[in-house]
Amino acid sequence: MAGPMADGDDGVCPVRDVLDRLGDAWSVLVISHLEQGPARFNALRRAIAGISQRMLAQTLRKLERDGLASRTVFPTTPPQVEYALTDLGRSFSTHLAQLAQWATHHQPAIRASRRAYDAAHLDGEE
Amino acid sequence: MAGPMADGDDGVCPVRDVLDRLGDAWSVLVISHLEQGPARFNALRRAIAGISQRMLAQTLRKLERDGLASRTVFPTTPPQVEYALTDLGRSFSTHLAQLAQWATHHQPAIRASRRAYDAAHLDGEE
DNA sequence: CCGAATCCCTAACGATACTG
DNA sequence: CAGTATCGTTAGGGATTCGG
Repeated sequence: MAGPMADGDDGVCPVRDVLDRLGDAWSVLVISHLEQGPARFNALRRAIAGISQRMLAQTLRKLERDGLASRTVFPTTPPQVEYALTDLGRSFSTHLAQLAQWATHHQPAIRASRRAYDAAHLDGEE
Repeated sequence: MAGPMADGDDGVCPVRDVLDRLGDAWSVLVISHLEQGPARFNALRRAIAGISQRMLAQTLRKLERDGLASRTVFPTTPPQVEYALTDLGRSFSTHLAQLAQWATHHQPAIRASRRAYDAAHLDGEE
């Protein structure tokens, strides 16, 4: 088990569910791309450099299950599957944008703190 | 490699650094507890049920390195070490609280979506 | 084209024991 | 009291292959 309140994947703690999506890099990237409009599976695959089909499928399923993204199948040949953000997903991405702004704004402070910390901890190393 | 922009732990992507702290359950819990005031190592250990000393030490080091928490050593016997949130840490916890509120507010929708999804996907199982 | 199933390997975590 | 070091286990993710 990964944490103190983990229980399968369902939320014993509702906050953790949301935070886990933020902590998942692929989920964030998929949401970011869907923010620009609906997209098909392989379009997302090409757009998100480095993602494996396994992770993309898995991520999309999680987003769909949580109601953040929708999955629409067009019964054509070959089959087309289109993914899009739901209203909930767009609400979520709003907060994601706020966090991105905060992160960008405070990045200098964080990087400075890391340099200071790393510099102060060269006692026993190398 | 864990993601498309992973490069050790230092931020190639500043957003990911912040998101990773949110995704880390222990970091969130430690910050939540420090929000109520400074605390010593073993006090945090007792307060956060289920955390191991290894994870607590590791989490505190990451928070300190990123400038979210401060570490103050009192040269007494036995030694006292007090941890507290910095201004940056308090700013961070503000956003954490907002996310918690969002999560709580939308929890019913998420849980409903999950039930619907799970119900629709009993095709081949059990 | 969309996705699931398998294999394998790494990194994360808990438990334990030890140091200042 | 406040940590670090080592060990064993396990879950997550990439590569590949097969099905609808």
